[in-house]
Amino acid sequence: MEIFPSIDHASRCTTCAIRHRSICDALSATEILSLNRIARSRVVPAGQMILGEGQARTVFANIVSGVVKLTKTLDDGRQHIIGLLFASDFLGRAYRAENPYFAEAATDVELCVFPTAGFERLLAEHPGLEHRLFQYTLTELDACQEWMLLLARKKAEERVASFLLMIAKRVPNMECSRVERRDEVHFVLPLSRAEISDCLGLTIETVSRQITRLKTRGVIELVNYREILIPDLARLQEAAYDAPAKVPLPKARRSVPAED
Amino acid sequence: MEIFPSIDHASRCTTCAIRHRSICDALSATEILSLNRIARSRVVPAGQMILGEGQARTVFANIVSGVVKLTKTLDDGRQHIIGLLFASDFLGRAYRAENPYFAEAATDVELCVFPTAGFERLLAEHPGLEHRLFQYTLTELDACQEWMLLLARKKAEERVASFLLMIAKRVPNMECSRVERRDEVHFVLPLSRAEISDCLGLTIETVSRQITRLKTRGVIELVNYREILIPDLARLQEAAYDAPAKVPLPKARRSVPAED
DNA sequence: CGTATTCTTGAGCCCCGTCAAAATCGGTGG
DNA sequence: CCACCGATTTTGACGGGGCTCAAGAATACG
Repeated sequence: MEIFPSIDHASRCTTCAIRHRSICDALSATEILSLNRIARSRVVPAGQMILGEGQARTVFANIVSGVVKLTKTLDDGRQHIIGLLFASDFLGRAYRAENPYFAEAATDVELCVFPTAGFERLLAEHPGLEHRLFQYTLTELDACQEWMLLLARKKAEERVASFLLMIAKRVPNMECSRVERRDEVHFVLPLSRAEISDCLGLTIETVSRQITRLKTRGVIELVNYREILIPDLARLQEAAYDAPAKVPLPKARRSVPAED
Repeated sequence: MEIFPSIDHASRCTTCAIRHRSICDALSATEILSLNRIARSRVVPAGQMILGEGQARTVFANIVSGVVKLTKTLDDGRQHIIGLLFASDFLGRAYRAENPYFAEAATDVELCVFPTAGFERLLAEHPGLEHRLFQYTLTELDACQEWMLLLARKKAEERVASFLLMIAKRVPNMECSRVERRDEVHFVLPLSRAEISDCLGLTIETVSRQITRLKTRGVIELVNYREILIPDLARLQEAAYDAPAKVPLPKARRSVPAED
């Protein structure tokens, strides 16, 4: 694992694109300086492994740009993407002897890498940093539990719509997309169909069919395989069955078949 | 929400059954005393709601005994149990304005309850407590991500076996079960079939059929609907597809790159 | 322009969901 | 102790959503 020498301690953080969205946000000027001193920039090409499942932790990192996928695999090859990391997200499981997942660059990725020992020392010395990481972990847990509901109970079309919605919300922060009109979103998918199916617990073919279905119904438009235009976010949200949970329902515990 | 007056500050924690497994474990004698001062015991009968989804947080608590289920629900009634809490587990999402889930007693439950404001003050004053809670949250996240793989990729029988395995590992800490011989486990299910199906993303009928199947194959024995005997944990583990790599089957579609 | 990869589309099937009914359990009262 | 009743669980029959297998189109790449 090659580490590039850091070049400019003084300015790197001040010009950092994710400075105020990452875990660094909560740090004071002096804390930032400490962190900066051990940080190294690193660029990882799409498809390359960053961390191996079960291997000893080698590194922590902020995602500066690009998308990282975290996967878990069953022995027979069945696998699942348990999480996606976007710009400003944090990679690495503090306080664990080994990684519980496999981390791989889904697109070309820029990382701000912190060596294990140094980062954990900082964590111990600066309570503010640990607190921020705790906050971030809670957000991760929220997202994970939300996704469980999708995997357990949503239909294929709802899953695909939910996925596109999630991407639409997170990717526009990057340069490859922009909001062009209110409620109209345009972005480039960071994942292949195979990877999407591994996010959703479906097969490639089902994902493809559901995307076609959404296209046919006019909920989305495909510029090309990877590029998607969403004319009306509300309609996609509807297809995702993402409506906010209302008041506790009347004891209807068994699934009620969806109407319309 | 009725709060019982605390009776014996001095002795409660020293006689607490979960004293050394809960988040209290990491606390010093003086910290324990502070926590103890605001703690209240509370007993919740099976089926009663403890925390409402989306409602303002009212309370944090240690589970002293019993099982608590955490559920999320879609508007049309589809629901999922995103987590189970057993003795020594912690209930409540610190730093969040509202609860992201419903918490309900699955069995009769004994809680050690901490009022919101008091607990958060302690959290701020005693870094050790926050650190411990962070550790606990990381464990929760691990479990959640593991469960996602189950929901996304395991077959019905594997799911049910995995569930029984999980219960077998956690429930024996309670008085309602005991290890009788090496690899033989006997326990009482804390959940109904309906609740199990909501854990696994299946239907009641499928859960029932798979349990029957496991029984027919001799992997488990049913004393009655709720009471289960596992003659050989290894066989159940096998059925759960929880085992370490045997024969990596024909290169799956997207294989894990890079084994070093 | 040719080849490899990715994506789409089609046909058939199977696992699991749905609907329905029977069996078992737990509790209650005679 | 037993009869009865509601709730839970099991079992059966059947259908459909999504998986599998297999081409065929579109795209990327040299």
